[in-house]
Order: sequence, then structure tokens, then C-alpha cells
Amino acid sequence: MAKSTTPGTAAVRQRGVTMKDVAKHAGVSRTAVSFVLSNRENASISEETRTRINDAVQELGYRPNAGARALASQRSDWYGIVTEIVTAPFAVDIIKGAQDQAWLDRRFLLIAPSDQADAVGPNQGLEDAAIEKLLEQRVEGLLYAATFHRGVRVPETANEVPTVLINCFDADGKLPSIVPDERGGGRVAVERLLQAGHQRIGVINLDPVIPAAVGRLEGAREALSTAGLELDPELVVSGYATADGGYDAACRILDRYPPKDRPTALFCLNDRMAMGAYDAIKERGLTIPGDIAVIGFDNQELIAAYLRPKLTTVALPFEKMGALGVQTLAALTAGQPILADQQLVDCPLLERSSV
Amino acid sequence: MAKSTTPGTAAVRQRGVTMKDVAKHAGVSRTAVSFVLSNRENASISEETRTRINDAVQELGYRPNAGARALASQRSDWYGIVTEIVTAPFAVDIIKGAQDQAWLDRRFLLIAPSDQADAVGPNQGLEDAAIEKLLEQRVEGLLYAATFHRGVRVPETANEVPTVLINCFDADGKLPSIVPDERGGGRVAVERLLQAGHQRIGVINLDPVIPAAVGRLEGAREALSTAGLELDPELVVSGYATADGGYDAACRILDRYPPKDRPTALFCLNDRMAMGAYDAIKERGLTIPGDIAVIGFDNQELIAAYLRPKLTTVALPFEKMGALGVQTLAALTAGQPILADQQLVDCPLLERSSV
DNA sequence: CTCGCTTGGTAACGCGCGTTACCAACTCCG
DNA sequence: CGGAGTTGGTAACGCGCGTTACCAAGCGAG
Repeated sequence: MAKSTTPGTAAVRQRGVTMKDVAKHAGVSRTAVSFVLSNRENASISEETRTRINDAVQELGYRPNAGARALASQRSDWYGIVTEIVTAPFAVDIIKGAQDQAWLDRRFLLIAPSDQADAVGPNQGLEDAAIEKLLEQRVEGLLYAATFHRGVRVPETANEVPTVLINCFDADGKLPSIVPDERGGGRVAVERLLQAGHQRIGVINLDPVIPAAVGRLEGAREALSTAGLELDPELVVSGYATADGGYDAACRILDRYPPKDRPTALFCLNDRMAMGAYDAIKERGLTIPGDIAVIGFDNQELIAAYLRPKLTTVALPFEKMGALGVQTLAALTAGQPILADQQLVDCPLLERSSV
Repeated sequence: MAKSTTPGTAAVRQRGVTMKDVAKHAGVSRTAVSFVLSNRENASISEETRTRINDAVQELGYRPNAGARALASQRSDWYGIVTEIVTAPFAVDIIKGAQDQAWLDRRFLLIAPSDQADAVGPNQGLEDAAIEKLLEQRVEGLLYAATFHRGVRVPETANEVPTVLINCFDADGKLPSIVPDERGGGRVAVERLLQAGHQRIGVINLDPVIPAAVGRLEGAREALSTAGLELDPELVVSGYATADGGYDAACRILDRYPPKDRPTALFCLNDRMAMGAYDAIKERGLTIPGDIAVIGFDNQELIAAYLRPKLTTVALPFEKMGALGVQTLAALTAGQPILADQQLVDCPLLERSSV
């Protein structure tokens, strides 16, 4: 094999500089090298040899072998995250948040796919296999993240290592979890509408059984009751969680009343439905927010930030949940007690131009 | 520490079953265990002891230690991907495609963040650090992926290992890359419009210097000239690559002509601009696709699939590029020659309802 | 019987590193 | 001057596994 270093071909060999090479180059023992590289407190290495070793590291371009280190030290500095987000990237910011936090903690995040989404799908095995693979890598903790807030059942194997659920909770109630504060989000949304002077507020609801719908609606009810109002059941309509569903629901609610009785604001329980509601409103010659204010939920950037007018909405704190997941895991692996079995994370209001 | 196996706490210990344990349990040597587990051809292990060993593996719940294996065998089965996609997840399907393919090849994908996006950003160091970390894990190959098609400069260190660029190309022209066939995409889009009978086609252009704009426009020109038509420069307007930009551009193009001279179709060079164009069209009381057909580019699901009517668009083959990246890497690490320095991947037309 | 060959294994080394035990040479103090 | 403590290191083991020697028993052929 030629010595050429043609980039991008297998001819480029790993340099393979080991601690032994460094030691020889610096004229010391391998142990000494290990000591200075790991910055041991009670090392007792003279300043002079210390710099000599560091120089050798530089000159040879030594790079520690993480695998060997993990083997010897019995800790890998890895967390694993298994998630269907890889497959359905709606909540990809969870990964981002986790990744960033892990990076800060000088840890690596091993990302493995799952497909729990379709319950007992065709390749249910994938998830178990993924966890198995992660454990083979000797991850020190496991994150389990879902694309939408719901109860899940985590495979048994996950119990071998500290595990934290993100954007979902353990149906068996044994594992700690981190979920959005849907109720608080619903409350803040309706408070915003009330503050803008709206009293008659229509709600475009999701499938009423999912945790998101339950929580957000409850929050809405709370906000209204604090203002001395009640949620008129007639003003709550459900639909498919799509733009079409939102369009249909908005049409129903808008056409049901004469203009003066019409709600002056719509709280759409997700942004996709808000997108459909926009069409229904514009189609009727009404303006946003002039005639009807709209507030969404989820803060799907691609929708909320590009609708015209831009959609005021409540954000799902994906990134924060991811980061908190890693922090919680760090606490667990360090043997610290967890703060709470289920941590709620705020859903902040994002003001744009539709209210 | 109590023996309780409270899940999710540090009390749960790694089981730590090693090959030695398996060997003892099966009454054989560790070597024998290693042989059957790695399915050696010329093993010469009797069928009987083979099953005895397998049983022991089952009973003890033995799980190989990937790190130790990597250390001994001098191969990690890992690829690294460094990408700003973690930060700006527009092209997250690249990761998905790569991950799936890697999974098929029984390899792991180590995902590390980058922020090349902002040229010489505040933490330019992040990228180098990320690559460094990946090399410490002894990845066998490197993928480098961008959120949008452009030239990049990859840090030197990446040369120590086979490297493939995805959705970007090496500004120095040394590394193999995989990019979308923008020109083919532009052609197929305009062909679709021509086929629907449109002759007067407006183009809403991106920033004219980026590769995507150049390629797509060239493709459009090709399609027209094949049909004996020419691209009227007056019908090409540029704008910011946002919904607002698309709205403005569409307004300009629509208001410039009397109805009979107006283009009957708009080719928007990305979906966000198409989203804005929708508004401009509807605002003028025109229907899609009745009065004006619209075709987009990128296939951003959240936009294209939820616009009303659903947007016909050309898809960027993110997933395929990711998969192809891993395949190319596999070929490189196996010492096979690469197929081509720059591989183009088809951008397929996605028919929906706006043409 | 003996030589050579197959079958069914095992002992032992090394991968790169963390860590513990130990050791020689210098102080310092009485 | 002798012993205790400090400074500046080193030898050697083990982490879990792949792999290469090597070896004993059985067996057929000459």
C-alpha cells in the first residue's frame, strides 16, 4: 500500500500512537504519562517531566483511546437515548437539548432508533434490539423519548441501568419522567386571550383522551374560572389533529353563530389545526387578529413562524426537557436522589402576531 | 446499599457477566466461548459443547462488552457523523437515513454537533472538538452533513479516517460527496407544469448564488428549452427564502401583468416561499390550481402536506443521501474504490394537489 | 506398532489504559 | 548519625475479549 495520504480512502491509517509511545518519547514510564494525562491530585510528578510529557503528547499527536479507557476505568461516559424521534422527527429538539447538555457534561449520547409509536408494530423487536445494543456499549444511563406526550411501557432490559423518560411517562409508574406542563400551557394561552379582551373563546380540541388535550383544556378552564368565566361546552369542537381537521372544526364553530355571537378568539390545541383555522377565517373575509384572534400550541417553527400573520402559540419545551433528562440521569448515576418522580416543564407563551 | 432493584436508581448494578463466567458455567475454557460466540469457521467445537455454551449464555444473560471487543479486535464498528443538523434540524432525515443504513450494517452511528453553519461563529471550536472526540472513540469513518447544499471546508483532522460529505461538497475538492441533483429536480418540476399545459411559468427564485438556486433554475431552463420554450427573465423574481419573501415576490409577479398575460403557474424554489405565494394568490381571489398552479421544492412535510390545497413539490432526498453516505463509507473502509467523486441523488416529484 | 492426520479443545499473549503497590533518593529533625 | 517523612517516580496487575500457538486423544494406513 502506497504511503500517499490520499484523503477519503482506506489508505489513510489510524496513527495509532499509544501512551507507551508517548512515554518512550518523553523518557518516562507509561504510568507517569497516565498520571499527568488524568491530572491526578496526589501525582507527585515534577513540573519539568510534566511539561516534557505534555510536549511529547503534542509532538506525537497522541489521542487517548476512549474504548480502552472505558474498559480500564469501568465507566464509559456514555448515555443512550432510544427514541422514535429518529423515525418521526417532530420532537427532534429533545435530542438537541440532550445532546447539548451531554456535551457540556463531557459525555456522549448514543442515539438508537425505536418504533414504539406504532404500538406492536411489525418490527417491535427493533426497540429491544436497540436497548440491547446500547447496553452492550455499556451506557451508564438510558433516556427514553417519545414524539408526543403519552404513557409508554419500557422494555424490561432498561431496568439494568438508570432510566429517565422524556415527553412520556411510565405506564407502570416506576420510572422517573419529564413531561411538559400541558395544563400550565393551556392556562397561559387563555390568559393571553383574556388579557387581550376576549371573552368568548372557541376551542379547537384534539382527540380528547390524549394527555395533551386533557391538560391543555383543563388549563383553559382554570384560566377562565379565575376570570370568573366558564368554558362553554358548545364552543369546544374536536377534530383530527391536522390542518384539514382544524379547518373543518373552525368552519363548524364560525358558521354556527351570527356574527355578533361568534367567538372573537380561537384557541387551537395545536399549530397544524391553527393552520387550517387560518384558512377558514380568511375564507370568510375575516382578518387575524382583527376580527378573530388565534392562538396555537406546539410552536412548530415551520408553521407558526411562517404563517401570515405569524402565529402566537405556546411552545413545547422539547430542548429543555432533553437537557433536564440528561441532568436527571447524571444525578441518578451519581447516586443522588431524584427531585421528583415526574418533573413538569413550563410551556412558555411565544408572542407573535395573531392575537 | 440495599439489594433492592428499585428501577431508575443507581442501586441497579450492571450485571457484569463476562465470558469467563460463561466458560465456568459451561465447564469449558474462555477460548471455546469466544469461538462459538464469534462463529468461527474452523472452530472445531463439538455440537454438544456448542449448545452447552449457548445455554450458559442464555442462563447467565451474558452480554458482550462492545468496548473490550473493539479494543481486542481493533475495529469499532462505529461511524461518526458530525453535522449542524443537530443544531438546525431542517435536514434531520439525513441522520435518519444514515442511522437506518448503519443499523442494517450492524454498525453504530455516533452523532456529534457542529456549527459550521455560522462560518466562523463564536464556538468554531465545537466542530474540531467534535471530530476530535469522535476519533477518540476510534470511529472507522466520518460523515459530514450540512443542512443545505453548499461548499464546506472540513477540518484537517478528518483526514485521518475515510470521510464522506453529505448534502455539501468539499470546497477543496478532495473529499467524496453526495448531493441532491438540483438540476434534475428543477427539470422535473417544470416538466410537470408543462405537462399540465402551462406555458407561461413564473419562477420565484432564491438567493441566486447558492448551488440550489443555480441548479434548479438551470433545470427549469432545460425543461423549457426541450419544449421549445425559453425562460423569460422577466418572469424570474428573487426574494428572501421565507414565506414573506415568497409572498412579496408572488405579489410582484402577479400584479405586473393584466390577467390574460399573467403566468398560469408558479415554480417556487422552496416550499416556504410557496407558502407565501399561496397567500398572495388567495388574497387576489384566485384559486389553486384552477387559476394558478403552484409547485414547490424541498418537500418540507409540515408545510407541503398541510397547505390547502396540499402542495405538489420536489423532494430533497435527505434520507437516501444519508443511507448512501453510509454505504459509500462502508465501501471506502473496506478498501473498495468509490463510485464517483460526487454522487448525485434524484429529487423525485411528489404529486399532491396544487398543479 | 508407529507415523501422520483429524477432532476438540486449552494456555497465553496482547489490545490501550487505570490503578495499586512498591521503591530509591532526598530532605529534615532530634 | 539514624530514622521518619517527602518527592519523584516505576513495575505489575487487571479490565473483557480476539487470536495464535500448542496439545492430547482418537483413528486409520502402512
